[in-house]
Amino acid sequence: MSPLLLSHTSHIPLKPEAECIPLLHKCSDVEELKQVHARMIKTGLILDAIPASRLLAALCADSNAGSMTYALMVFERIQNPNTFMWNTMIRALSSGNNPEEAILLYCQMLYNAVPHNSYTFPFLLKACANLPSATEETQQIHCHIIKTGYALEVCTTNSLLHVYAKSGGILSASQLFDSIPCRDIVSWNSMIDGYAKGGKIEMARELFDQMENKNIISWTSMITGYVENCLFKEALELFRKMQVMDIEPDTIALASVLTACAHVGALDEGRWIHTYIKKKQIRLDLVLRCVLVDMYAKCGELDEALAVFKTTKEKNVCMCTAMITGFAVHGRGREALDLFTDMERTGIKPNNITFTGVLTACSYAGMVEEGKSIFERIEKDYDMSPSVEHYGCMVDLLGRAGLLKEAEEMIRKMPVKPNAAVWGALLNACRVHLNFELGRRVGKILIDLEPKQSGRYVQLAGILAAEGFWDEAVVVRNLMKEKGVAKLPGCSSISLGGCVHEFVAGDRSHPQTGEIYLEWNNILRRLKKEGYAPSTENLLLDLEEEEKETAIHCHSEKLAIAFGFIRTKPGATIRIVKNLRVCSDCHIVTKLISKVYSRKIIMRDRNRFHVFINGQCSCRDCW
DNA sequence: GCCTGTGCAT
Repeated sequence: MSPLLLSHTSHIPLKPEAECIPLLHKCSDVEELKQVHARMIKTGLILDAIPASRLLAALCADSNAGSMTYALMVFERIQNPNTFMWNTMIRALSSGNNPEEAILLYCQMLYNAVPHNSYTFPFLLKACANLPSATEETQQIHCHIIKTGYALEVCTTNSLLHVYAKSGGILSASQLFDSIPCRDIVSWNSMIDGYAKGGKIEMARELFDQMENKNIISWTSMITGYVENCLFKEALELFRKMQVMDIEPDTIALASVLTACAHVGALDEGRWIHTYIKKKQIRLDLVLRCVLVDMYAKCGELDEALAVFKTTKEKNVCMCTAMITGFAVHGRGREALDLFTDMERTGIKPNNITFTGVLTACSYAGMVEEGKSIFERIEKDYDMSPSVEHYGCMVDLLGRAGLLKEAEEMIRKMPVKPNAAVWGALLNACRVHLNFELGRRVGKILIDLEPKQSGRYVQLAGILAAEGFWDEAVVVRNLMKEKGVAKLPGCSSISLGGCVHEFVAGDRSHPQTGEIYLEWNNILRRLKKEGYAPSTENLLLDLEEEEKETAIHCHSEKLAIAFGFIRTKPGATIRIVKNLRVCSDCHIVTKLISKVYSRKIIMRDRNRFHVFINGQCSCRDCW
């Protein structure tokens, strides 16, 4: 018997209620609650509605903690449970692992003709919100709400609005929104969130701008909406506006903004937020720590990511995964694997994303055997089936290592249909290992699969050109034009003094453009003296008529580096973020610059980091 | 008679 109860069983209580109710609050697990339950049966207290409700509520406190079965059993044995008790059960089931059970229980409640009260629908609708698809159920409940007259209650209507907005029924949501007589700030916020999550970001902004009284949730919903729609700059802009208006961000708002920083590589801004958190003594909860780790890692500051990670006592999957992914994109495979082992030892169960991180780490670090072994363990030790992403990682891992046959075999044996990412990994391997035959085949598959993706045409044309099949390369390029696919411009940014400067190839829009080109020519002269000869591997693509000025010596990363040279002191680290992969010529040039000028250059491309020091790159020339 | 609705992570 639990020590908690021992002291209470040795004497006969005078008032069972005075004894049991405070005890319920002291119980720390189901076993103790069961003992109090036993006591309540013995004393007859279980027949009182209030103590019985309290017991149910205690058992339901954490619906995922495993006491729900017992709670349901207790509930079933209560004769004529009141509305409060039904509500308690519905609420717990709604946020449990099987929300549909809440709906079933509600049906029983109807069958037993138990009256609703104003809490019933908000609890019940939470179940719909937590179900991936409960459109019909939601509509039926909507009818009940109207019939029972609860449509006039703002909490109930807002719950309904939230479900429609969250599950993609944005039209129903907006109709409902327009019809609510008692709309309040929650209605507006749910609507903004619904529009944003449904990809209608302009509609969200329109509502947001119309709102007279915004609260922190309105601002956060809008910022998060921008992040989810990959409009990171807009997210940061809105955050700045928030500050101008003296609106204090809370933990959730900051987490959202930090995510935006991570995506664009805005280290200064991210660091500023970290300082702000410390200054304002905002509690660093696990989510905030997790996004800080992610932000620092994605902004190239792996040591700072590690510092936040190490000072976190209670870690969870997300936290560990963020760190593992951080190690991965920095090419530090060994440390990623060690952390994974640590996770297993401490009983933190990895998930899909964790495995993607670990496999990526193995791939980028060339750890083929380790990667294979982890991949096998997904099924064997974790009873999970590898996802398309995991297969993509494996194809990348094998392909990078030059095992093209094995990579192709992997795709052939996949139980799930390979997607563009999987084929893309193989195509990249063909580029790295100069396998033109396979490259040509895979390139065509990819173009069929994703005819709107410019990168695929560019990559295939690049491979063909590198082998000297110029005519074929031009055909591919023309095909892209015929299909009206615009080439996604390569864009590099450098963040200096809290301001992000962006460059595209051949860019002349920067106010200091004259100086930038002058500086670049100086650098180029110096590099040529050191024996640099431009690599023409990717040149073809950029020498077509209208793109003449985008010849490789004007690639965006070079302009960004030149600008970095103008604006930083000699020897200072330069950080560049690029939206595409680095081209091989830029990679050679940057290595040389790092040596000739003794500069550390940290370049984040769309997949990973390249840290250039003294003529070497952390990617070991394989990316 | 105790319990309602909206925003954040890998």
